Amino acid sequence: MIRILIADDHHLLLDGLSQALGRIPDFEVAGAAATVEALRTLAPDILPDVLLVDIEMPDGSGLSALRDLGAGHRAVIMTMHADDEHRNRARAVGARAFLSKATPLPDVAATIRAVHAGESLIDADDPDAILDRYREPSLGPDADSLTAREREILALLARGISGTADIADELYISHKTVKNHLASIYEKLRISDRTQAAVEAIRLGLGPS
Amino acid sequence: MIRILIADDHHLLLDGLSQALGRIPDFEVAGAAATVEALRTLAPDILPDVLLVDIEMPDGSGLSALRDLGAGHRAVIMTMHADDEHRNRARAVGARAFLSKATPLPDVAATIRAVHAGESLIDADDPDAILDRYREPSLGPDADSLTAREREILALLARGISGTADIADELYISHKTVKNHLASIYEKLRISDRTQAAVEAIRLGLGPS
DNA sequence: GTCACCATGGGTCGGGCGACCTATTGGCGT
DNA sequence: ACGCCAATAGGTCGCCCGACCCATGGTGAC
Repeated sequence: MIRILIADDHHLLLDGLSQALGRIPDFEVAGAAATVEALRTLAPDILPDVLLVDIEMPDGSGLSALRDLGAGHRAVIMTMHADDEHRNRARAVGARAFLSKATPLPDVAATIRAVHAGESLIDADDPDAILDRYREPSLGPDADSLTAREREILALLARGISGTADIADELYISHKTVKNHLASIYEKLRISDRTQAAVEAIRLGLGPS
Repeated sequence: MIRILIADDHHLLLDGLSQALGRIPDFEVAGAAATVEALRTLAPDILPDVLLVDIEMPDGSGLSALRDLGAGHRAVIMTMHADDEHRNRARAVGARAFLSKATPLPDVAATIRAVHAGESLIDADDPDAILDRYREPSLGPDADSLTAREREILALLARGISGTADIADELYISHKTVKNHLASIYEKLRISDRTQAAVEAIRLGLGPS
């Protein structure tokens, strides 16, 4: 679970990005700041794993706040003005990555994972090559031991196909087999019934859409 | 269900906002355009109920696209430069509302609902008064008949509290009462067990966070 | 004041569900 | 060739769940 603090004065982006990143199973948005002031206050308090900060904010620059926070942070800078001037200033305050606001969401997620893992993308020769290594759909840590069939059943639960017979019909297998798969799902996710399984399935991103 | 088309060249905002609005039960993001070109192509195709468009895009102005699309659309303009100059130009192409990108998400949602209902906020005397009328937490149409207690139980289900006894303990009531509430939930939402109820609860926005 | 509705609590009954166990088949790695 | 594991299927058992009844008190509408 990567704990993130987002700072951006545009609420539209701040709120949207918070929800979008929060939906990704291995991310947790630990805080959101709309001002540099809030960033300075929140960061030492919640100690996020990765900072995602905008440069331009009405009450100052996100970069100055980063400098003051010291070298202990792992920060991703995002800005509308993705030029070398800004990039150099970001590098100077110890930022690990530098993104334009035109970057697609999956790339941002991969960047955050890379920075969390200790990579520095801001002066990398081939940033895309690094990003590709962190691009996994990344279900939660609990989910990696699930088999394909088990995920399939979880996906059905997340769609509201809850009866054993309904699941069996959907997959063209015996209802006994469905119950076997469910039992191993319960064990792996440390839960005890299909309602909790449906909740977990949705949380893990196995739901529709 | 309000069908929305979003246009913004900043993918970070486009992706984040799409997911955030899509999570709101009465909204459906029918399309997302990162260019004016895409906006022109998509709008006549998917015929959204409300357009949410940025002014500044690299291949032109969102306003000119709106003008070309004719008067049949209901559009909300969002921009970083929320000055009178831009507001007047937005009004001139028939936009119904004009928002800064610093607007918080709930206000954006309320604005979209207002515009969908036929309101025009761009030259309203007291826009906040109008917004307040569209600010309902707005659960889905199925959910409006649910009582407070029923929603409380749905919220517990969405958190994975699935056993009748667990729910009863949480609410300090008899397990019989829990089953009665569940029965009326099943009837109102036209479902038949608590797993489907948990899925619906999450879809309706009753989940955690 | 009456009526509708909600929250509360209770009872019965049948079927579905979860826990536990065994077993066969097929693929994959070494 | 051997072992491991996923996927398949079957069985039993006890309990929980959902369907269908009923009753009471409180609250708000008209």
